[in-house]
Amino acid sequence: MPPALPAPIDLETLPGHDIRRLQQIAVAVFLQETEAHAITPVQYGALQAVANAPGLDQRSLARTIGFDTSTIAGVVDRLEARGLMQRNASPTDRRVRLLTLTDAGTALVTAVVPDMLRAQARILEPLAPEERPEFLRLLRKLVAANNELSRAPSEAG
Amino acid sequence: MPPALPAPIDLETLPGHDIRRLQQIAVAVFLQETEAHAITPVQYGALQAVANAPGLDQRSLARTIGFDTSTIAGVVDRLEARGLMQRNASPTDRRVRLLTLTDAGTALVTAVVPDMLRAQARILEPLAPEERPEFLRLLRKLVAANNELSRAPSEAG
DNA sequence: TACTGATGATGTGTATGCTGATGATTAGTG
DNA sequence: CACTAATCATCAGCATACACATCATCAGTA
Repeated sequence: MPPALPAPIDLETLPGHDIRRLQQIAVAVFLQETEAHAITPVQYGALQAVANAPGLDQRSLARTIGFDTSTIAGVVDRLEARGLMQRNASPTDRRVRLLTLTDAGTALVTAVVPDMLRAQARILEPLAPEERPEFLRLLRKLVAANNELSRAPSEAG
Repeated sequence: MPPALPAPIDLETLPGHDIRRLQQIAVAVFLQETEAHAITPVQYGALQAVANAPGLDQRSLARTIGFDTSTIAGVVDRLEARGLMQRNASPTDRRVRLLTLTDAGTALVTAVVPDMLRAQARILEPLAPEERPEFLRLLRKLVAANNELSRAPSEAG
């Protein structure tokens, strides 16, 4: 006899499902608005973090933007191949590679920012203006409180 | 002369960044709570959707849970290799592959559900009880309104 | 100073995800 | 019925992501 059918569960009611869908949507909107620059959200994050703190090492970059050190290698590889970022050996610790933007990288970050901000606004647009700060407050509360649960917790959190 | 430094932007203030972090956290919590079953959120979603509607075709599955038909192939490949799901040719349309769960797949869904529900609760736990429905309401409003923006919009929306 | 443990970066393997292209098949049209 | 459109599934290519392992290097200690 086959096992009894499990109770049907509407996936739309599961927070995790909705969170995944919103992330998909946020990425799609970002890619649309920044299309001219051929950049991904993660690549923008890496560039902006290095622009904020030139000479950052890769481990600190990982903790700043919240992802794995394994993933960083590939991201920086691609940014370096496009001539946007540089890896330089640290003079004081030869294990460490310090990151800086090239002039092209700096110029690209400056150019992307308005498009990126438009993407952020578009994502929240369906909410009533007074709902937006409330949503962001709850979103940040969840991220801050659960920060340590993911493998790559964010430093600034 | 190098280009002027772009204005520093705190990534933590960007909705897209926080959404990505929450998605990372949600996946990590899901994997922790369902560890015994060695299943991913997407795999659970696919299994549950087929449990809800046996005989679903892959395109409909994609629209139900909101991801790309390209991605489906790999997900179903892995579930099929583990003996949890079956692909059968449709008798009425030879392009279509109809999906059903094996007995093992049905049993696994039944067993995972309590762990999955615990993961959902843990994700929202940092919010005050009265904040949780409000967060979910805003989250779902964003997903529903922006649904068509991603390549793989959800049917049930 | 040799040894041990910790640390930074990278490589391997697996699993999403999306774009664009392809092959098989079906449906719609003249 | 031949021709064209559309549809379903898949594949190739690229880019995240994470666990685990490895290598080089550094720090602390006996």
